[in-house]
Amino acid sequence: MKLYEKNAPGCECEEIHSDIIEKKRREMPEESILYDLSDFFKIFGDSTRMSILFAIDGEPMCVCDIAALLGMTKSAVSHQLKILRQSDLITYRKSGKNVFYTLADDHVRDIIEKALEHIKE
Amino acid sequence: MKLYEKNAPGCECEEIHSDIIEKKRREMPEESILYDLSDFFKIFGDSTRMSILFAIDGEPMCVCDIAALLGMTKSAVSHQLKILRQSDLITYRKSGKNVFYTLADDHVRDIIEKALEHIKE
DNA sequence: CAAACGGTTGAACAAGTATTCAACTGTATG
DNA sequence: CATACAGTTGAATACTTGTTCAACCGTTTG
Repeated sequence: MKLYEKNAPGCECEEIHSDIIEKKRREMPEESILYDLSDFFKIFGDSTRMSILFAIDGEPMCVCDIAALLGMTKSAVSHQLKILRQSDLITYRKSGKNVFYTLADDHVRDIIEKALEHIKE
Repeated sequence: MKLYEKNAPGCECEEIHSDIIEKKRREMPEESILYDLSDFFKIFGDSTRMSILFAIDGEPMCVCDIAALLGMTKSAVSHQLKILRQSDLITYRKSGKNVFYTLADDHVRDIIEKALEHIKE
């Protein structure tokens, strides 16, 4: 199904300012970019994942310690770590029985920093 | 319930590296900041809201036109606009029967721009 | 002033998602 | 080599959240 088309299915109302809509239709980004963007932000939109990101910033932490710090089960933490791994936001290093996680790069810090600026207004 | 405390409820495992945990305990931001941050990102974590943000960037649009552009009902769009309004990400101006929405400030653009950089890697 | 229309709202429903639980893998250790 | 422990995983559950539906408000216009 294509987005932005005239008389798109699901819309019950008529265009009021057709000139504006035509202009916007040309300016809108590709549909896939909108999905990629919102999927990316979705990762940060959970307080557990946000806590984990702050926890493993700087010095790496193993799963059990993260769980102890946040007061959660290892299982719950591990599930969220998997999501963060799949998004390439974190990396890990195995050491004996432990797995140490840390941030993948500075990009994550940058984005959270920008968000903090907005919140503190 | 306080986060980060020793032997927090819900955690079934012992601390392994107590020194690291203690250090992190001091460095972690306040609990409320973690919630504010994740709530903020949650707003961007939906493709409908992301589409709306792109649509009303630059030239303001009325609800009906947004609905026509995105192929959605006015109701669905209005519900999402309410969420964006409550987060102070957008502003509106009434004009007769129409309500024109647009971005509140450049902050939104900045954050989306940063995210786009990360995605395009 | 009544009908039409843009927009909002609350409740109901449907879809998505985080946590729990139990079972399992792999590494260390007695 | 058997036990203990760190970590992962899949299914079930509970919670959150986006869309639909119907009713409503306010402005315009015939």
